[in-house]
Amino acid sequence: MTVTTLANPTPRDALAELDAAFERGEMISIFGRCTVEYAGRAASSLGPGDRLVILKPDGAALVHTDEQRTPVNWQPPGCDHSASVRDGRLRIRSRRTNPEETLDVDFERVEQLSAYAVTDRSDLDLRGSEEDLREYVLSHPDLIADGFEPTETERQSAAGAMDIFGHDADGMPVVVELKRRRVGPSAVSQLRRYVDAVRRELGAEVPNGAAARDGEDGEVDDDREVDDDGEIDDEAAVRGVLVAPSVTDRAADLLAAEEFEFVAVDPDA
Amino acid sequence: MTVTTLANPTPRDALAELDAAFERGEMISIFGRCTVEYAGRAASSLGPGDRLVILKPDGAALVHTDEQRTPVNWQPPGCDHSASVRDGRLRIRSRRTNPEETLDVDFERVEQLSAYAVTDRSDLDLRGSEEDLREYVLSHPDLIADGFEPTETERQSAAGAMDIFGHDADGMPVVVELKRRRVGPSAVSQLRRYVDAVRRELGAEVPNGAAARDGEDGEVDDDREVDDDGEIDDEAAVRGVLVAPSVTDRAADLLAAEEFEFVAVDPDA
DNA sequence: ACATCGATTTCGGAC
DNA sequence: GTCCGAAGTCGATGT
Repeated sequence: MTVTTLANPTPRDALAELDAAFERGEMISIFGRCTVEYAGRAASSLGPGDRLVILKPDGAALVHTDEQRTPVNWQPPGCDHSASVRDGRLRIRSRRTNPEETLDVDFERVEQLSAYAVTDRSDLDLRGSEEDLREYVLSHPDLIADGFEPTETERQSAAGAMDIFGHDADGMPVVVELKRRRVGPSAVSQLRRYVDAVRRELGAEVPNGAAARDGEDGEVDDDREVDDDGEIDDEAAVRGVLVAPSVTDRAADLLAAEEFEFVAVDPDA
Repeated sequence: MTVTTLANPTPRDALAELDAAFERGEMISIFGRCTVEYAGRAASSLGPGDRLVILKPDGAALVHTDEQRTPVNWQPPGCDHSASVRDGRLRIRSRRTNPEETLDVDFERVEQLSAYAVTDRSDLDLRGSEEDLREYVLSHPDLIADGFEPTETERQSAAGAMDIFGHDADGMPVVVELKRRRVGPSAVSQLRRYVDAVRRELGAEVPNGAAARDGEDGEVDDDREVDDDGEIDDEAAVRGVLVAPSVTDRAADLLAAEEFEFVAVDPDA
């Protein structure tokens, strides 16, 4: 038997079965009328109602109502589940530390309790991630710019790692940010952060070509480059390219303001 | 009876009960050995294994293994669930449009099928959100700066709405970004985006004080302000303040580079 | 319907 | 362990 089920158990019987199921490392579901209290990174209270509670052997806990994909309350994996009977009611407590968080479910009535012996060796095979997009772009570098030569993925900067870094046909540095779906303002901000960091790196070099070889986390000269004719050239020679299926209007405005480029990619490609 | 349960039902019996439960608008759980195929914004395949499938009357579907808080596969609310028997096996299909997405669960064996009649009128009461933090900061404006006067929340700009906008004791504009937890580089980028937008707005005004009353989406003069002594003043007079419990090292570096300020707030306050 | 942004985000990978 | 960013993110709100 891989499923054990109790219908309308007494709190005491439910407790006994729960403890046995914990011991066997099984997945558990409990349906009944309950209240829920949570305290941790935030805090919440949920009044009485019928919910389906799921306890996983890895320490995850889910409280599901009849609506939404997201549980109304939960606890992530790594928690300790325990059950007790208080005032003649079944209580389930799920607790963890770092951060300290507690979830309490108090059952006014348990309609059903089931324990499942689960065996699952299969891994999910997912296609269409950003990594797939990166492979596609790397195998078609001309999409980014004519003669674009990618030299690094996850290139580090003071602002974090950029998706693709390389140089265009003129040897100009190019920072590429990839998004698997339509992008808004935050993607433009992210690209700007990386481009700024690369510009600061390059701007730290003496204009005549002698490089200032500072450590990566060292203080960076905040001076802006000045052209021979004295004009301010505050956009150092680094291109920023956003690659995504499409952009929102606001993101397009921000891209234009930054003089970044946008390359549309078919999400299915 | 608020719970109907079938143990080891035949595919045909499971189908009959499923259709009846759909009709009654009940929440359903099915435990058994199954494979899962998904196609939509991305695509995935999951080989055979024991999983707990939950179908909600609002159209949400969840496929849970014995690990993780997040379902291995799912469908958001608004989908149409249907069941059928194919090759002597129970199949559940959950489908939606915009975007077009399909989830198929094929059961090699159904160990248990339950239908729950749910009544839940309670709403979750959650404390500790960013909105709570905003109220706290607005009632203690001196936290931001001595004599800070907030004038707007959700003030609009070309880059989006900022959390709090106001002026300091010297009448200098202040943009405040709130985060309920420790922040990384992206929060600094977000703040910068808003500060830049406000600077562009103010930079569009003639320095002598006569305002250029352009439409909000109108073209903005990209010139930078120049001090009386001719020095380049590329950081227009707008302060950026990040309010959070703490910041990462990298975020602190970026804040310093932008000359933004950081105000630590106790998450419990 | 779309855009924007918070979330007890969760999750994985790198350091 | 922390940091960082992706996610089929989800979900709420405003337009």
